[in-house]
Amino acid sequence: MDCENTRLTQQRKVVLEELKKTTAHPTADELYEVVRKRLPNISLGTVYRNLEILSACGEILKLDLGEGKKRFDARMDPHYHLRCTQCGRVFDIPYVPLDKEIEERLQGVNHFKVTGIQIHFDGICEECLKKMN
Amino acid sequence: MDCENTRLTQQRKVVLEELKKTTAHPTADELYEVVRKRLPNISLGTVYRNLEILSACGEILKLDLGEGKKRFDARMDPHYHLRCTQCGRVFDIPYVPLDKEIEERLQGVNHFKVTGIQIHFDGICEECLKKMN
DNA sequence: ATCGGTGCAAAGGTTTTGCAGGCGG
DNA sequence: CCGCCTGCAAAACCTTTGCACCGAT
Repeated sequence: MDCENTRLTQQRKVVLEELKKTTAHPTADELYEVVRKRLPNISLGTVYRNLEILSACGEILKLDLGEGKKRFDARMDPHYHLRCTQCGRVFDIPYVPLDKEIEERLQGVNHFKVTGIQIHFDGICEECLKKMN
Repeated sequence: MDCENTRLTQQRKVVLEELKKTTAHPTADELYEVVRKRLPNISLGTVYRNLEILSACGEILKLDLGEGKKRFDARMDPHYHLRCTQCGRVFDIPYVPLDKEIEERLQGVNHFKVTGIQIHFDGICEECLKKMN
């Protein structure tokens, strides 16, 4: 997509700002509720369109953790995600260079050109672990 | 879920049989079209219900490769999946024991109890590579 | 005979899109 | 001003579900 001819509208600005403020990995709808406090007339469609453009242009991450809905993340340094199977929240996991290792292991595997590796984790967060005692 | 009290209906039998015949990792709808040739009156809802039960009971795999729809796989030995970003088809990748390695690397990472690791690959299949020359 | 399963159709949840008007560069 | 962007609402998609009947055990 053409990322040069994009305009910095108020809506896009606020969507990006609010996403940068949180580490909760919100869905489009969750972010919409937050953005609406600053821009009461913004529409959900506009939030979707901006999130699509921002992720296509490499300014944010679009996450699919198999929940049937996408999440978004403005943190762009390498890291993984863990989804707590108890409370459903998504947490950041420090990066360990698994990708290089995996690529090495996959060298010469069949006739595919591997261009991307998707990894995420399921688990139980600290808070939920405590509640289970 | 209760996997003891399940009945082997014609519908469930044919859904499982047809899934076992293919390596195409069909979606529910794609499998519905195939099954319909043998059971013309089966409904899409029944296909969904049976795929859900079969995967919950560990007889098949439910795959989410971030396409906005689920795929299903009757192959139950350890292996990975690669989705061709050109043609959209999903291929099997031979298993290399990445999981153990990853678990080791994640030992003591924070305060999470990691219970599952989801990995899949994006890439370009042999056929599409040829077409690109 | 029981009770899990089925077909049908409607509804649910997420995301996309057509359109006319609005505003950023 | 040009043309990207917006709000609104409808529609597109995938999946689930309520209901009355059916059929596997």
